[in-house]
Amino acid sequence: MALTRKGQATRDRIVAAASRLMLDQGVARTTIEDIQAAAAVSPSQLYHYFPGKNALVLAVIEYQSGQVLDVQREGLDRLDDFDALGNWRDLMVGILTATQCAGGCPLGSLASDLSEADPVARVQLANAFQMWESLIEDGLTRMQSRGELSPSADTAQLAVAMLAAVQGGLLLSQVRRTPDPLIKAVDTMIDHLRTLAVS
Amino acid sequence: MALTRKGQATRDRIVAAASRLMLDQGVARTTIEDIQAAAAVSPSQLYHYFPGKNALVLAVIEYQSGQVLDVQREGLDRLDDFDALGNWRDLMVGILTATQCAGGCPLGSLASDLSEADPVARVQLANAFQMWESLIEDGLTRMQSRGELSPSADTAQLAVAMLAAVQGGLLLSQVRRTPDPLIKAVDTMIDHLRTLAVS
DNA sequence: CTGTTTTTGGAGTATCAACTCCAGAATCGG
DNA sequence: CCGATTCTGGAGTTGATACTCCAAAAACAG
Repeated sequence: MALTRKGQATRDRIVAAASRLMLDQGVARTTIEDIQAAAAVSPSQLYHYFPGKNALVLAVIEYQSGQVLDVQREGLDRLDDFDALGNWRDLMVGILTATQCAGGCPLGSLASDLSEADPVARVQLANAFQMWESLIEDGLTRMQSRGELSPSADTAQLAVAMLAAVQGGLLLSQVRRTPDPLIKAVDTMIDHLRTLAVS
Repeated sequence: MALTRKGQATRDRIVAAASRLMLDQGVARTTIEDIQAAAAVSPSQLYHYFPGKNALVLAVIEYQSGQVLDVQREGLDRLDDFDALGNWRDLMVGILTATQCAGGCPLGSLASDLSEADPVARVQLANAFQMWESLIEDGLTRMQSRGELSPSADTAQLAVAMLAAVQGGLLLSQVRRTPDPLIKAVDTMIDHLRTLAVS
């Protein structure tokens, strides 16, 4: 018996609360007490499920990676033409405006926060970004094999550049509190892909 | 008498030490005591120059903005053709590799760290990014008026997209510990500009 | 049911971090 | 030089924070 149903629910509640708090205050500013209050658990509960704050941080990364990748799969799984690309853009812009541009990208924020402070977290985040990048690259490759993109287009490079545009755009949007930078960054990348379209 | 020469030197030492520490540990993880040790000052000295940690953070933003913008001006002031653009790229890649891809962009890191935690800091960082963006846009406009770029190119949008590519590229490079993402992101934007060149 | 394991409540501790205070040393303007 | 101001050293205070402990309640397997 590893975790009873109730135990699993409590653990989930802790991770979800921690994720929300760490996303909009930063990891270091989020105290165990904050999390206890938000998840409505006692200290002993929290330490029953996690040996310490560090382990909780890793669980949060896993949770946020899942959330982000689920949304991205939704937008990228069937990507095979420019229309679908536009829908993916709209999906991200919609999420951003829904939150008034606060918080930025969950993975990007965690990455910036933890890359230097926690090497294990850094690697785990690198893996999540790698999966995200693969989703983009796979979509571009599908477009390419469908004849939407030139066979000479370097889909691997374009995927990295697109992911960078998204991350940079989200960061600037977070700082400026307007979706404008994300829109312009992604649209510019889409413009570039259009120059690589088979005419 | 506002600050004696010695006083100015001490203040500078504090800001420089705080900047270094906050860049590679994050603001919240950097304690006043860390800064005292790194700058070799006593608590009373630190609080003589700054009312509290918050004020010190603002001074750090100002300092890092100056550092970054100085470097960017060096690379962008005389930007007027594709060669100069390549040199700018090399300049940034050189700085990144010199630090083994650790730390990321000082402004980007601070922005991600402070955007939600400190509204005043957020605005100050937004201003710094605005200046950076203007440097890029001015360069692109110069290229345009020299006939290197098509008159129909939207230099304002391209400048935002380029800045986003740099920020996103630096973030990914920081997470992956290789300059590859920055290189690919910026090179892709330069490729795009070439498609807008007057042929 | 029943013995075993998991889950929970809540009080308690040790450490750390931000900040204060004040007296003495160095520096400055004239 | 000298009076006024700025600068410095270091001990001390207050509150927060991560984490511990243990006994009781709940859930589970057979």
